[in-house]
Amino acid sequence: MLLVVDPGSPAPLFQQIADGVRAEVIRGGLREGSRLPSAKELAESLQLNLHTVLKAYQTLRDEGLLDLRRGRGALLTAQASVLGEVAQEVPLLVARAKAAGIGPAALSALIKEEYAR
Amino acid sequence: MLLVVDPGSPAPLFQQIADGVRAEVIRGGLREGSRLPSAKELAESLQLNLHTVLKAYQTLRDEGLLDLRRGRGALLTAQASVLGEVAQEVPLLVARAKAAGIGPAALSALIKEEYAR
DNA sequence: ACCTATTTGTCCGTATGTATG
DNA sequence: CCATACATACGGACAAATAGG
Repeated sequence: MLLVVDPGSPAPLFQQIADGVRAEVIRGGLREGSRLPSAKELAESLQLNLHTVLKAYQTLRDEGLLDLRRGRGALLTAQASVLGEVAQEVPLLVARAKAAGIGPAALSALIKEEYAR
Repeated sequence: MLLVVDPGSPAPLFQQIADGVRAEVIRGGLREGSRLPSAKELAESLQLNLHTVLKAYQTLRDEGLLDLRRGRGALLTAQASVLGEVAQEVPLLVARAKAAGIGPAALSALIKEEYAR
């Protein structure tokens, strides 16, 4: 799996990892049941601390994309499989919003409201 | 605020803290805008590590109950205010479920399914 | 049934960064 | 400018669950 982090980026390292995994899921490189490298392995290959990778994994777990189990590792969930499908609809919506002069914050607010109701 | 943790309990310390705050919210002792003690303060008074308290606070933030801001502290959100109201409806539902022979796992599954759809 | 290695979970400690007041 | 307080990252240690021999 292609995963790189930029220590100079303003984005937190753990978030860069989570973003990378999410992107890979959307790209189709990771499906339900796919297994991520162990946190220790990934930490070593990225030259990061174990905890930083664990936090990234736990973030993805909180999003419902990862199933973490001691001794077993990190497996992508069924929800991860459909993330890609949902993601395909995003560009069209964003394009329309932009064309209508709706900014990212406003669109996010709309989405947030829709979730709330 | 009354908050105690039991190091001998199987429940993680950070979760005990989060549970305690949630209980205090439901009890009515904490409302929207209420300010929790700083993580450092609480950690010292409970004789725990700063990170343990921070993790508890971040858990509550993820639940939408807490608003964490650097330099400002931890403030209860509007959502915290309504948690108490929702919580009042729980005992009745649980009582009915128990009377009907429905176990906790089954009821949780029903709730989970309802959220999913 | 037992043991061992693996892997995540939690907790502690320390340091530094960054936004707030 | 300074103190406060959360955010991130690193490090180490031990526990608990899992898998495999």
